[in-house]
Amino acid sequence: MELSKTYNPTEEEAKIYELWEKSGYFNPDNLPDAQGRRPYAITMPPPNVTGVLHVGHALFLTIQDILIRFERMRGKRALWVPGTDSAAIATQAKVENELYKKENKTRRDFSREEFVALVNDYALKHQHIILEQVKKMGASCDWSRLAYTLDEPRNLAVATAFKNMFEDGLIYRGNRLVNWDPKLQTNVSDEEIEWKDETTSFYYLKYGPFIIGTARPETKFGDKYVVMHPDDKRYSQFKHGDQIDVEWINGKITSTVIKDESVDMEFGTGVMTITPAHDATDYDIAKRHNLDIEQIIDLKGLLLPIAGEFEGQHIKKARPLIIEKLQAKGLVEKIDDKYQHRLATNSRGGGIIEPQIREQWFVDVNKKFKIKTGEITGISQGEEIAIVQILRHVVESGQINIIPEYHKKIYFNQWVDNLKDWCISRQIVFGHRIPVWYKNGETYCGVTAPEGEGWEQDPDTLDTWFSSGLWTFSTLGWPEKTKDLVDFHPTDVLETGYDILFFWVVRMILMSTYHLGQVPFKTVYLHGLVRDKDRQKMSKSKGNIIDPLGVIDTYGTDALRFALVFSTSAGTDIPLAEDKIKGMKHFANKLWNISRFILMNVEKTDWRYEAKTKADKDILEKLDSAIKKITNNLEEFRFHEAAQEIYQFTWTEFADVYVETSKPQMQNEALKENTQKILIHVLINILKLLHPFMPFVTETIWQHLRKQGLVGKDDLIMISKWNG
RNA sequence: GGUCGUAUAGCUCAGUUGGUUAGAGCGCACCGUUCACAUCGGUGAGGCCUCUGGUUCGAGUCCAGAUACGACCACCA
Repeated sequence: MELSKTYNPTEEEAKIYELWEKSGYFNPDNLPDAQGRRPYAITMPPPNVTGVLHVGHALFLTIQDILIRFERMRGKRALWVPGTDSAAIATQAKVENELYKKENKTRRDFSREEFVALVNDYALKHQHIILEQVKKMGASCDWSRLAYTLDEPRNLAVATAFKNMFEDGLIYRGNRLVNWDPKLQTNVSDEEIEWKDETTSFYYLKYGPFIIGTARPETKFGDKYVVMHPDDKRYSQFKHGDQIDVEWINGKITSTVIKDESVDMEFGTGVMTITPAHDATDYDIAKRHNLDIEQIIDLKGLLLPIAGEFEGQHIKKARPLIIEKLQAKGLVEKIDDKYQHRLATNSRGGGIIEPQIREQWFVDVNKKFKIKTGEITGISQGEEIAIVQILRHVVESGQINIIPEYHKKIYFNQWVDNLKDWCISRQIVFGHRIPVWYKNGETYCGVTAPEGEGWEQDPDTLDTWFSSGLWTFSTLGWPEKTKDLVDFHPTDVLETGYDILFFWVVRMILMSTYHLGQVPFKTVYLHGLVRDKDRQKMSKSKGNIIDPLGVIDTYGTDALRFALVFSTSAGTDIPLAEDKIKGMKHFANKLWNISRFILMNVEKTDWRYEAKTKADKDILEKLDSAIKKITNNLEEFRFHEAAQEIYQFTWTEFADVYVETSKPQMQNEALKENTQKILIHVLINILKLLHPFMPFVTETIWQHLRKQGLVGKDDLIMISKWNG
C-alpha cells in the first residue's frame, strides 16, 4: 500500500486506540504469559467527573502512560487503574447553581434522596465525557477495572475504613472552630480555602481606656475580654484579670484584661478584643485562658440576639450601621480606608468563610494505635504508634521515595511536622455519608445501619480526601483480600502534581499504612504545573489556556505528549507553547517519512546483519548507546532526557546521517541487502523506544511494517519486547 | 513570619554522580531541493553558565555569602 506523504494523526489515532482496546491487553491479565510476569501498578489520580480535560490531565496521563507502556514492554504485568472522582463539593455546587438558574430551586426543595440522585445523574452523565477525553490521550489503562469514588465497592471500603478507625479511637467527634461557608452551608477544609487580597477599612475604636483595632466591627458585640502582650510596657499598669467597665456598642459592659503572648505588639495599638466563636486566633486565646465563648453570628451570616437592635441583620449590611452608631457615641477614634488583608473564600464555590464552632468528626493523628501487620520495615506488628510517626518513618526510611528529592523537605517541614487533627466531616449531602447512627443518646458505628427502629444516621458526609486516601487499595478490592490486592499492592508509582502532595499523598500514606500496614506506593513522582510560554499560570481570565483537545485536533496526540515531556524535569513547571507542539508534529512526520523511505526500499528480510562499513558500525553503536541511555533515563524518571535522546538519535544520527549514507550503499550490490537489514533493524528499535512517548504514530507504522512482513511475531508494538 | 526552589543562547528550557570543543526546541542569516520528507536538507551567527569568595589537578555542576525572581505553608485582630 502506498503511504501518504504526510502523517495524518487524526485519521489514524481513533482506529489505533480501538485496535488496542480490542486486543484486551490494557488488562494485564490478558497479556501473554500474564501469570509469569512481575506485577507493576499505578493508580490513576481520578479526574473530576464533572470536569473537562485540561493540560494538567494531559500531562499526568502522558507521564503515567509512558511508565505503563515502558513496563509492559519490559515484560511486567502492567496495570493502570483508571477512575473518576465525585469531587463532592464542586459537583454539588454545580448542580445547585444549575437548579437555581434553570428552575429557581434550591436543594431544600428536594428530599435528601432526590437531591443526591440528581447530583449522581449529573456526575455520571459527565463521567462519559471525561473518559472519552482520557482515551483520546492514548491512555492504556484497564477499563475493566474502572473505579468511581461513589460506586458500591468504594462505598464499602469507605464505611469499613471509618468503622475500623472509629473502633480504634482514631476518629472522634468534637466541637471545633471550622471554616464555615454560609453560602453552601458547609464546613470547608483549610486546604480548600482560597485567599483573596482585599482592601478594606480598618477601624480604631475606643474601648474604655484602650484603643482597639478591628476590620470586623460587626463581630464585636460580645467582646468582654481585652488582650495585650504581657511584656507591653504601654499597658503595664493593667494586670491580668483586672475588670474594667466599658461603654460599648449596646451600653455598658464589664471587660476583663487578658495577657497573652500571641498578641503582636507592633500591630495596631497592641491591644485587641476577641471574638472566640468566629476567629481562630481568638479561639486559641480563649481556650488557653478558659474564657467564655459566645456565638455572635448564625450559620446563615445573620446577627444573633446579642447584637440587640441589629439582631437578624446580615453582617455585611449591618457593618455600616454599626459604625454609624459607634460614631454617634463618639467611640470611633479613626478609620484607615486602605487596609490590605486577605479574605478567606471557599475555592469550591466562592462563599466567604465565616469561622464557626461546630461539632465535627476528626481523625486523631497523634493517638497511638496497634499496627495490624508488620510489612513496614522498622515497625513491627502490634507496635503502638501514631499516624504522624508513621508518616515520618516511611519517608525517612526510604520506603517511600519522593522525586524530586527536595520535595521530601517540604513533606516534612510543611506537613508532617505541623500536622493537625484532620477534620473529615462536611455538611453537604453529596458524598459518602458518615456511617454513624444515633438513638436516644446511643451511638452506633457500622458498615450498615443498625437493626431496630428509631435510629437516625448522622447527616454529614465525609471529606473527599477520606475516600481518596483509600484509593490505591479501594480500587483493588479492599476490604476483600482479593488477588488484585495481593498482587498489585503496594503500587509502584504515584504520579501527581506537586500542588496536591499534601492534599492527597499524605492522606494515602496515612490510610494505607493504618489499614493495611503497607505503604501505598514505593515512589512518588511529582510533576510541575503546566504554564504558558511566559511562565504564567493558565487561566480562563488571562485567556492563555491551551486546550489539549484543540491541540490534538490540530497536531495530534503524539505531538502534544512529546511536547509535554520534552523539556521538563521533575517538579519544575512546564512552559508549553504551541510552537513546541508544532515542532513535535514535524518530528512525528519525520519519523513517518523515514519509515516511508524504508518501506519503499526494503523487501522482506531476515534478521542477520553485520557492520560492513564505518557508517554501519557507527549507527549500530549509537543505537546501542541510545537504548541504554533511554532505558536508564526512564528507570530514573528522567522523561525529558529520554525524549531528547530519542529525538536526537532519530533525526540527526539516523535520518540525517545513516539514511543518507544508505542511499549510495544500496546502489552497491555487495552492501545492498545488509544495508536494508540495518535500516529495518534501527527503525524497529526507534519505534519501540519511541512507543511509550508517541504511541499512535509508532503503532501505525508498526502495522504497516507488519503488512510487509518486516516485523516478527508481535501483533502490536504495544506488547513487543523492549530491547534495553 | 516559616519553608523551599530558580538564575545557562534573542525566547522557553535541558545539562544524572564535578572530567574533552556547554546542548535542544523555536527564532535569526545565507545556500539548496523534480531524490522519504518544504512539516525538508546543508552551512552559520549567537553563551564572563547572575555576582563575590571558597573546596579541588579540574566547578555550569559542590560549599558560603550577595542580588533578583518565583512557589508553598501560616496568617495579624
